[in-house]
Amino acid sequence: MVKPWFRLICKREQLQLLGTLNGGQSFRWKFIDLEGDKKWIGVFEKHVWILKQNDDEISYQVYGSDNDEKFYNNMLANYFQLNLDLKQHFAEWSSKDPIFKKAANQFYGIRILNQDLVENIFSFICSSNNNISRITSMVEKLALLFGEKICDIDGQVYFSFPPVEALAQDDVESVLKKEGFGYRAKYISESAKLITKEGVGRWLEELKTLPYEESRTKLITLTGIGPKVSDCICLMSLRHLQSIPVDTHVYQIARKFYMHSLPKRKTVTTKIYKDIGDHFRELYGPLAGFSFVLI
DNA sequence: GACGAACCTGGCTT
DNA sequence: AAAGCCAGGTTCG
Repeated sequence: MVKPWFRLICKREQLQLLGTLNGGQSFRWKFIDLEGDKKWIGVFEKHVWILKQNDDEISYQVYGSDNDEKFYNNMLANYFQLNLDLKQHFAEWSSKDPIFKKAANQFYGIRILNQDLVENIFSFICSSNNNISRITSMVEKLALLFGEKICDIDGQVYFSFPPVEALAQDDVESVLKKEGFGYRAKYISESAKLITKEGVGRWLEELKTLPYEESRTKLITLTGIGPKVSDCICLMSLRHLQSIPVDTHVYQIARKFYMHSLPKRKTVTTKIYKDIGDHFRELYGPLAGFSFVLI
């Protein structure tokens, strides 16, 4: 059955799909360019989305349920956090920071996505000390092995991200080991089991109500989640926009352009981690994490 | 409590 | 060709 095309009014300067979907925030989007017909295909919230963009709007198709344009527009606006006026904040941060200003002139419309909490917990467990292409294939495998089929488009089957309960089954670790997940197989299995033991709904709902520092600490109780992964989840799934995930890249930039006295280390220590986060929170304010996409 | 080393895997570099 | 290096860090000692 052919799905209708819907439209979401949205200026390109407020949202640029390339930078937002291809920046390593989500691992579930693919860019397709068939003879100039450019589109993005991805999965979120148990739906498959096909997105196209021009200067004034996003046109899209949705697979997975039947609903009206208004309903889906809300889902998209929520996913992209379109309530936040990016242009206004970019102007503010540019006035405070000439380095940001320079970057903002070159890049625009890059936003922090508001992603599914469970998907991000397990996707970012996969991300540590790993490369984007393998992370992507691991997330796809999790969906394929333990998720549910959403639909079939042009011979390609799409799966939703599995619920915690599915990842807490007894054979998950051995299955993932066999699938090449390495030591992260155990992290995924153990984390899913811990959440399940405490009650999936209860654990997740409590996490959503906690303030930033406390939700950060609660996430770190899971195996395979440390400071950086925890901040990714806080920023991208719990809307704690003051959270600054300090990866090696951010550390290099911070040391080179912002904090020249930062010691040179192979890995980021706890103190360095905190100092960098505090520096940018001081510089950009409570939405500092949102500026992080350009750092 | 603060470091540094070890860590699965696969792709890319010597 | 085989070894070495590295990638959105975390865990372990």
